[in-house]
Amino acid sequence: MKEMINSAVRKFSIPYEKDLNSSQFEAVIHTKGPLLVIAGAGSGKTRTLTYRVARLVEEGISPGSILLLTFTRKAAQEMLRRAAGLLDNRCENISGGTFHSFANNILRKYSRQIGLGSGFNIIDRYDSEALIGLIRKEMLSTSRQSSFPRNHTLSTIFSKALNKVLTIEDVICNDYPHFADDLDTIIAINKAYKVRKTEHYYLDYDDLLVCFKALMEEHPDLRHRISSSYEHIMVDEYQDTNQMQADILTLLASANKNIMVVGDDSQSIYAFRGANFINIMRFPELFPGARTITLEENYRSDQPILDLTNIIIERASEKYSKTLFTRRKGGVKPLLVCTSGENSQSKFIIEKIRELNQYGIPLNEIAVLFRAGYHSFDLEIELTRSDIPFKKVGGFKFVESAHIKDVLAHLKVLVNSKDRLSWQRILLLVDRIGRQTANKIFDAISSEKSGYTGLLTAKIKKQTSENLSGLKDLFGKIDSGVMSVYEMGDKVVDYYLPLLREQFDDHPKRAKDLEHLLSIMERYDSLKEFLTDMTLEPPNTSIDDSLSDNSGGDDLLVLSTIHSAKGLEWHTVFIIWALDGRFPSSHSINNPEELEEELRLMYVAATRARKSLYFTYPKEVYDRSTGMVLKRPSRFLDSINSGILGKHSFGSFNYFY
DNA sequence: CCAGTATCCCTTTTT
DNA sequence: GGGATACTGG
Repeated sequence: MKEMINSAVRKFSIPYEKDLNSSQFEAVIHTKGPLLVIAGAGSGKTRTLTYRVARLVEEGISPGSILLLTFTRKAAQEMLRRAAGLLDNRCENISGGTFHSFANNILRKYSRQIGLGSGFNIIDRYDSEALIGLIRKEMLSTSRQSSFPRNHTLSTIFSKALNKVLTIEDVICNDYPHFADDLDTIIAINKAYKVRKTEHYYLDYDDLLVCFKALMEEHPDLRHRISSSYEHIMVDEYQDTNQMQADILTLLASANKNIMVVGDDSQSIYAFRGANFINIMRFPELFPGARTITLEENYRSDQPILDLTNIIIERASEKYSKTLFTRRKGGVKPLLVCTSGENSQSKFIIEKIRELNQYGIPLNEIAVLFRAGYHSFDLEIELTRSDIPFKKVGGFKFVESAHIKDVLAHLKVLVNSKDRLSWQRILLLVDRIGRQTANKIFDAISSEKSGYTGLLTAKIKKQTSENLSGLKDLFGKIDSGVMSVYEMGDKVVDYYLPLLREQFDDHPKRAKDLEHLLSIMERYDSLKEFLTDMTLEPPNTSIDDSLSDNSGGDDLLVLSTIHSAKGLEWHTVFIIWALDGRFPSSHSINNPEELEEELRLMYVAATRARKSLYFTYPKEVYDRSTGMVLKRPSRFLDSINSGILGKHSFGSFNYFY
């Protein structure tokens, strides 16, 4: 009661109205009922969210009852850090994370009520594919194996069906009509996959969402308890949520209806994993009475950059149209540069970076963006040669490399001694053990109540058994004491290093990665938590920046996939491989929807730049997969007149050697 | 039954 | 240019 009177007359400590423009301010003070914010690129979306968090806390809302769902944990942390700086550290206590990590937390909390028993283990895409592979092999005759969709494809189909809340039949008809004949078998494999997961207490990424939704749908009491414990819900990057996530949000907001979603339909770039920007269009239907606010003033880029990006996105047939503008005047025209080859593309970047450096632009204010991880290989070599330090974000991940997965497998069985996929991986590393023997040993292990005694009792050849002695020693050592997460990791790495040297030519580099892994482990008290994080929130750089900051400072050039660059900005941005067939990728050019996603991706990339923007493409490249010679610049840029987009060339164009 | 060799496939983006 | 699968020899 006292609280209510207070809030009516409270003077806020933050000058919201002064710090924000009128649309942002409106979004911040609209704290009752559903709210949709359409936030153009660089329109101060993060600022708005940050101020809104502070505002809610100032209004007296308990931080724990504010839920902030973001795309990455890093984004959530950053926002809370900024809000704390704005107000005070109460803001640090706000609940938040990704949909998946939030689902994980809730499911752990209520695992017993929903029949998940003592717990579950999260499997990543690779484990999931491996499990599907086992089933696929069992169910298909050898002759049928080759014509049947691969593990990876099956996994994609299953995942799409779940995330879009469709049947497998729907997905096959829409996206994979050429597999229509195999439909029955595919469905059977999917069934078996589900059974297998349940048997092993495995949850894959999708299951986290599915189970979370089921929990709330099937247990009204829990739904009520959960949804009423979050008075306010905020969702960032709403354009990249899928149907499943939208359903979950509806359930989560069922008690209070104080839900704010922020997004930009023009920046929807995750349709390939089921995201549907229609969610953003439907929000007002889903939440009647929703207020819609559009943020159109851009605070990031100079006008010449916006002139170009507005033209790029104009071609999209999206529905919420908006035109970004800035009050800033001046600036330089973006440039499209044709280079004589891939290597001269890299050379051009390096020359420009040196130039920018001389003008006083630090390396960390420059980014090179690309469509796919491998597009930067040549550049990485040249940068190393030129002594330009960089960090790469996106593309192949640290935890996805074979040696890291090997070590993690040894740790996973410590938490779940019946983890079949991990055992398979561990055992196959041992000399003279193949699939059959591995299965035999696993059967022995899984028939034991607990622990690894199966390693000793399995009936296998004497020689093979001797090869296992190192592994037995390892688990003997680890099992015996009360060890820290780090110590366990250390023992595993000790055991693994000889195998690493045998297996990989580049073992010194990989050994360094293992060191790095150990240093991450140092931060954890619980092995289970460590493993969950490695699956749900893995470090996505090859060199963890939060740790290696001490060495050489953090003035590093950024190389990043466009997907990983979302939400970030730099003084100067280079977009390489702006070559038709690479960007847009030749995979997408026959599908209007996919092509449009590529267009949005180009838009996202270009809107990262504040002051200068370069697109580069090699003049002529032979594309193996299509057998075509790629020589046109990206169709998204091709026809733009040179008053908006300047044209240059770089390198020597010798046609005769 | 394992391990080494041949062959075919595909080749984006990520929780 | 690599990874997964299929085949063959030991």
